[in-house]
Amino acid sequence: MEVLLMNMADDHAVKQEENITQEGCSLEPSKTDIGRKVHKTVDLKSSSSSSSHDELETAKEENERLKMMLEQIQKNYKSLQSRFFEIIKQGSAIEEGSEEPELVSLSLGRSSPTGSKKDDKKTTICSKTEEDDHNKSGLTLGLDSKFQLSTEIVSNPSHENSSEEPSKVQKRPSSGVDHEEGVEQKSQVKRARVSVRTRCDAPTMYDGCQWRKYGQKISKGNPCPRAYYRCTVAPDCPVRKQVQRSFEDMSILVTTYEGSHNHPIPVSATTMASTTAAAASMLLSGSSTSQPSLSTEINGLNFSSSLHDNSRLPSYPTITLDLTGSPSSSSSFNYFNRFPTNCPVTTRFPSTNLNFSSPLVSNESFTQENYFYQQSLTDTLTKAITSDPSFRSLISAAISSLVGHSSAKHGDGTDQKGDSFSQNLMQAAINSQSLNDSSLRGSSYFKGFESSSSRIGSSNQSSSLSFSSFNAASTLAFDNKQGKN
DNA sequence: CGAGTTTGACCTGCGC
DNA sequence: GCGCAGGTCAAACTCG
Repeated sequence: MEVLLMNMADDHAVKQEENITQEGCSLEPSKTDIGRKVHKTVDLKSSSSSSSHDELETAKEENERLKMMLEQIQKNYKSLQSRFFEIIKQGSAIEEGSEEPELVSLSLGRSSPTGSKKDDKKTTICSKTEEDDHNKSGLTLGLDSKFQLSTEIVSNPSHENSSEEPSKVQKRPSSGVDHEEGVEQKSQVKRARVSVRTRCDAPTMYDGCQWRKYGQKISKGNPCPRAYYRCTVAPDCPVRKQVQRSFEDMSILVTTYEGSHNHPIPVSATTMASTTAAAASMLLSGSSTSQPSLSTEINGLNFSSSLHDNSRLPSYPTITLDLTGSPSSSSSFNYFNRFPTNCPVTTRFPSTNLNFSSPLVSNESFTQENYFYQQSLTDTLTKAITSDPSFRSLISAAISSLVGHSSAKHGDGTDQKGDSFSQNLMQAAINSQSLNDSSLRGSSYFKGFESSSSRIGSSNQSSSLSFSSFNAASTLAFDNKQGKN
């Protein structure tokens, strides 16, 4: 949140003085800039032999002016901050009156305690304190809520013994004595998978985590072997992934994630984890509402799900994130990836297909039409965010990575529009969050943003508008171990 | 020598 | 109950 407020303060400063906007999204842009100029003055003083008295006077005046601007910015920042907390307070007050039925929880990288419905409130409080710890360590992107996310449940320490190995849960079903209530629902939730389709020539997609291959199978209907990987970052990490090339298009790699990391995850893996977790939450919320199918098109953002009645396949809910680009927009820029494709999505069970392709947004020069398109998109997204909690979760995860990118882009002054877009989206998320979520969740939510953006913000990535940063990760050097294959 | 990969055997769930 | 297919195990193997 602080990042956002600083951005807003920064925008305000732009109107006052253009000189001060060089640092963009950095936490203390104006101060940094001023500090640099103060330094400049000191240098001028020390090298008095080469600098004239007039220059010294000019620099002093400039310093005075900058100091005043800094004060003004701090003033604006504080006023905006107080306004924000006021809004959050109002939102929580509204929520106390009417309890939100569907709340999205996204706790990544670390586990958070989950309990029965009775303990929901306690759980939320606990996760707040844990969230603080997580944020201190800078390893967690947290989106809090009561909605039980699959990955969160799997990573729950209290359930660790029983759900550590999803496959073993399947192999040795509970005797029915313990946790009988809700076991069925939980098992389905635990088995929720997120399948990611990417166009990749490498054996596996780089996602920031360390994986160990433990098996390989040739599945029916696809000559390409399916490889099974375990996360090796922590010895008892329950996360597994399956990697298989698409039979229709060998260049497409289908990576299916299952479970959630019960350990701090690398920064480069945070975005993938958040994206898959958010997608899983969307899937699960969709399935929980017994919706047979979902199809949403939001100005080119296609969010669709469908039920595939393949009785032969295991009944695991799977959400598919098609990061290869949709058939209808094969030449378009993809939010998640820049690789086009024409491949259909193969799914299992109740599967959800998220296509983040946009036919209009490109990483080319930004036209005014595109700007208006983004404004329109923002409006539509705002409506979608406020009306659909699961979609809100998904967007939240996406924005968190987007903010990280845009903050990095400010350094060279490029992609200002993309940043404004992200701010608009963020603002939409804020509005919906402040209205629908408690202040508790809102705070941890934005702490997640803060930690995420502050960490990613230091990097300098491409100038394109990306909905996720893990595509940047995929372009980085390939995982050493996987590269050996 | 330790970590990771390969690969055949085994287990489990599901449909017939 | 049988067969099929997905998923996992673990010994053997490879590599740095």
